[in-house]
Amino acid sequence: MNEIKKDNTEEKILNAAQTVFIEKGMDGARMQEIADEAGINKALLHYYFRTKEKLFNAIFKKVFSQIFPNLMAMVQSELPLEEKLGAFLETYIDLLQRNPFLPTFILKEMNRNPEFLASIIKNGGAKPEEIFRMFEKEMEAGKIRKMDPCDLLINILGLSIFPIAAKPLMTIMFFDNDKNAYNKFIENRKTTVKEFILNSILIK
Amino acid sequence: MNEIKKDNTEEKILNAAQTVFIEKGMDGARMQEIADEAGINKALLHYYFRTKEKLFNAIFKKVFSQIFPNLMAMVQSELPLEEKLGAFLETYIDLLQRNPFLPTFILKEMNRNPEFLASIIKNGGAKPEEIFRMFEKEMEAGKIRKMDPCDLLINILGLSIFPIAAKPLMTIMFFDNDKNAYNKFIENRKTTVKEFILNSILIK
DNA sequence: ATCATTTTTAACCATTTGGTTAAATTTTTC
DNA sequence: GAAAAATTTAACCAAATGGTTAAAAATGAT
Repeated sequence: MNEIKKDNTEEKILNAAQTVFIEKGMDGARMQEIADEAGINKALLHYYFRTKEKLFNAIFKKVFSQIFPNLMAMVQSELPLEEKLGAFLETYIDLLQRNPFLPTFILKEMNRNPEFLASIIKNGGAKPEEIFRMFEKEMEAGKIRKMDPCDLLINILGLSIFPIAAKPLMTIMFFDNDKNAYNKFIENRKTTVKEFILNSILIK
Repeated sequence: MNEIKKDNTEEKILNAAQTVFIEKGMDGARMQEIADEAGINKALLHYYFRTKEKLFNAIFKKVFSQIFPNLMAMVQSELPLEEKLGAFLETYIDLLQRNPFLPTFILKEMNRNPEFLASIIKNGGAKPEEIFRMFEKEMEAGKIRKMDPCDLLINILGLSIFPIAAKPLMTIMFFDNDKNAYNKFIENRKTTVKEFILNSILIK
């Protein structure tokens, strides 16, 4: 058996499926389009992944497992809070900017099938309690204001994710369809969001 | 001609279509489901709105025109900034909580057809410059920190919208599937988000 | 060279779905 | 009550789409 070739084709399929599914969603994606994107034909696509649903589930799982670990590694580092936040925003906003369809994809599909989402999360190593405890330590140390750590986490995520998800609206409304201006805006947010958050929570 | 009945049926269709489209999106929605939801049959549905696309466009336009004016009215009031922000968050988060599928719907569909979105915005009376000028006045008056007013607006929207869009994920990850706990969390955000923002921007 | 595996080709099937049609029925209007 | 409009019924159509199949061709391993 040719494992190199097999892996190669499977990988090509997974990459193509990821591209198409993330952009079009489960309902909007077409198996033919995925096959085209992978440079193969539909028969071979079904030969590797029997059904659209199986393929989609594989992608959904893959995407999630790519995102969470990096996020957790950052939290567990021993950097001071300011730098931890800066590093997180830097890499996370960067990731989103390179994958602008990712937020909407996840938001849409988590609504379509919350049970499947739940099963992935339980199995994936996402530990929100760890993040909460980290925040709480900083509060007890008098470094940041006391607040619901869940609020704080959601605020950080919302400030990072929303402007990427709203890209088309923003580009039209605020930047007169100038994509460069939009990209520069997002680029700047790596620092302005950090300042915005720290101004709010830091105790001086 | 029976205008009362006509209006009534048309309204029933529009409401049904809004419900189904917002929950399932353009791709996921089925004309039969919309007809069922409206309590009529498919033939009559096509009799009022010839195609799915026409119906969808009507809904998309309707939804947008329902959201923006309220938002603008709040901005133009003469309240001091703190109260203006409080009132906005109160009514806006409330609106979103009652329509939890709205954020994902808009985010998804703005990606599917940005041109149509653009045409709606141009015709609808959304004037972001007015909001920006309001922020800039407060900055010049030394009331709030100097920052990009576009950043500030996006921050406010992101903090309001994201936790609603991420409802299924949050309910599972942070509240162990307890929907009441999630709702209480959102309810609280009407004040915690206000504090979070004011702490960041207000000059004391 | 041979055998197994992978890939292509291309036709095909069943289902779903948006949309139509035409006749019958009900409701409104006058 | 008659004409007009609204609504239902039910069958139908065409296109798109997920999925299958079987045979041929290409590729790789030994």
